[in-house]
Order: sequence, then C-alpha cells, then structure tokens
Amino acid sequence: MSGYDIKKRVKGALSTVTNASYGTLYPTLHRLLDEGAVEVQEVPQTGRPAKKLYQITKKGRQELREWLKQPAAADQIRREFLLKLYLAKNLPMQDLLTLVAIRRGETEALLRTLYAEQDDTSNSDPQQALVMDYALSLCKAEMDWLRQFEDRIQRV
Amino acid sequence: MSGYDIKKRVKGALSTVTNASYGTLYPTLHRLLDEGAVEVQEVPQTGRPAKKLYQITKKGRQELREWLKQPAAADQIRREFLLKLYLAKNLPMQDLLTLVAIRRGETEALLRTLYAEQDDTSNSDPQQALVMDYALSLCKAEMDWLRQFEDRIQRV
DNA sequence: GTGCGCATGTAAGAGGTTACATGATTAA
DNA sequence: TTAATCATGTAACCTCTTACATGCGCAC
Repeated sequence: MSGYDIKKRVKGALSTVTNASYGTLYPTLHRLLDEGAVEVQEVPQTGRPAKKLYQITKKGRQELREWLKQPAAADQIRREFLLKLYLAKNLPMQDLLTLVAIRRGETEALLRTLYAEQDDTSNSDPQQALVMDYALSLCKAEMDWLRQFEDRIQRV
Repeated sequence: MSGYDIKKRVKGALSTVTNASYGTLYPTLHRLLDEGAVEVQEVPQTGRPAKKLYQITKKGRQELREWLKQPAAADQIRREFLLKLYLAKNLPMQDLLTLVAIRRGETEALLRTLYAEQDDTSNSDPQQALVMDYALSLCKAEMDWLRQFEDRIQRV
C-alpha cells in the first residue's frame, strides 16, 4: 500500500484501535525502509507525485511475528467526556444534560458508521470484521449506559 | 490536595479516564498557580518536604465551569491488543490463543479491582461512583466479547 | 537492612499533531 | 468556482513519560 492508502485504512476500519497523521506515517515508512522491513516500488503518475507502493519483506514479516508474540502494552485511553462527568457537580443540571445528550448523539453516529462498515467489509477481510465487531460491542455498551444515565438524572 | 494525593486519586479512581505523571502534574500545578486558578498553603513536616496543599480559587472554579460547558474532545484511544488481533493472520493459532487468554486475565483483574473500588467508594463520592459504574459496564462488555471470541476460535 | 510510602521537583527525550508546501483532477 | 480527492513530504511545536535527585520514617 501507499502511505496515503494506509492513512485511509487507519482512519476508517482502525479508528477504534489507533490513529496516524502523515507527520508520523511517512517518517515511519522511511525508517522501516532503512531497516529493511519493507521495500518500495514507485509507480509514476501524471499530474501528481509518483505513488510509492510499500510491501513488507521477509525480514519485516519475521519481526512483525516477534512483536505480535510479545504481550500487548496496556491500553492508552483518554476520555475527556468522562472527566467532565466526574467534575459535573460544578455544573448546572441543564448543562450536564446537554453534555450527555451530545455524547449520546456522537455515540449513535459512531454506531451507525460501524454498522455500515460492517456490512461493507463482512465478506472481505475477516480481521477487519473482528475489530469492527469488538468496537460495536463496546459502543453498544456505552450507548446502554448513557441511556440509563439519562433516565436516572431525569427522574431526580 | 497535594500533588502527591492528586496522583494517587488519578491512578486509582480515574485510571479509566486519564492519567498523569509527576513530570506533567507538578509543572501544571505551578502554571495554575501563576494564572491564579489555584492557591497554595504550605504545611511543614518533619523529615520530608513541606506538603503543598492546593485549593481551587473562585477564578479557577469559574474557568472550570466554562471548560465543562465546552463540548468534550473526542476520545483518544490506543489499544495495542486490538491492533495485534487485527494482524493475527500472521500468527500461529496457539500464539493467538495465548494473546487472548492474557487479555482475558487482565480484564478479569481490572473487573475485580473495579468491583472492590466500587464497594469502597459507593457511599462517599457519587461522582467517583459514576465513573466507576461506566468503567464497569465497558469492562463487562469487553469480557463478554473476549469469552465469545475464545469460544468461536476454539470451535474451529 | 531492605524496600515501600511519603513528598517535592527537573531534564532529557520520546512520540505525536498541526500546519505548511506543492499541484493536477474531478465532482457539486 | 469551490471544495474534495489524490499524493508526497518537512518543520515547528506540543504534550507527556521516564529517569533522575533528595531523603526521612516505618514495617517486615
């Protein structure tokens, strides 16, 4: 794949897992090339920079396998929404409801996106379907929690 | 609270929300003091550095309220485990099972910790209980997913 | 007598994003 | 004609972690 395509893939199917900006992506590809973990094939194009198609090498695949065997690092998570909820006693009830409603809207949108992407990819990439299924499960759980929370505070 | 106490609080009840190392925490407190958002009271102690008790000021509380009203930034999430799952076709089945089993163990441990902390704090800080409840919901959902996943691949 | 808890803090570095530079093609 | 898509890349900056410095009291 090209750097550009990798970016799209990461932004789409892998957005629940990690992310990457070009400022990280391109230097990383150059480093992997230096290390011999990937090789590149330039495809000239008219009117735009040559497309650089990267492909993993035998050595790269070996290193990948080694990395995969290592225990995974702990999740790095930063949820500003939850932090605001934690500090909500400083907020009038009305603002709190708005905060939660916005979050519910965002979660609903994410849920719809995930359903749509699941339909798109269910027959193609099983690995991608796996990650999608995981994301869906957690997204549904958050949705349930948000609805319950809204019920609870509106009853008070 | 002192910087030391804040660190403990964040590591405990807020670990599912954010985190903080001293290298961030102390400079931030100094900055807030400069800005007049907090004030400090030194409590001398024998045999260790004076404890610096920070307290939010009127101005600080005002700014906090403004910040709370702004829509929350999107979650920043990095799940190395899921990334490895995504790349699992490069891994022998046995290693995949090990990877998932380790994750299940960690999730179980987290679940137990959360239950224990929920019992500890249920009668004290309702805000903290809220965050705990949220964390528990998502943790249970992940647990369910992991169990289902293990069932699925072992049946194949 | 060793290690943990208490309690402050800084310096170096890792890791990442944002904004920019370039510029043709194509759809609304 | 305006904006998005394609496609590369760099420089400046921001944010955070890791590792260090200091050192007493207390429990095992």
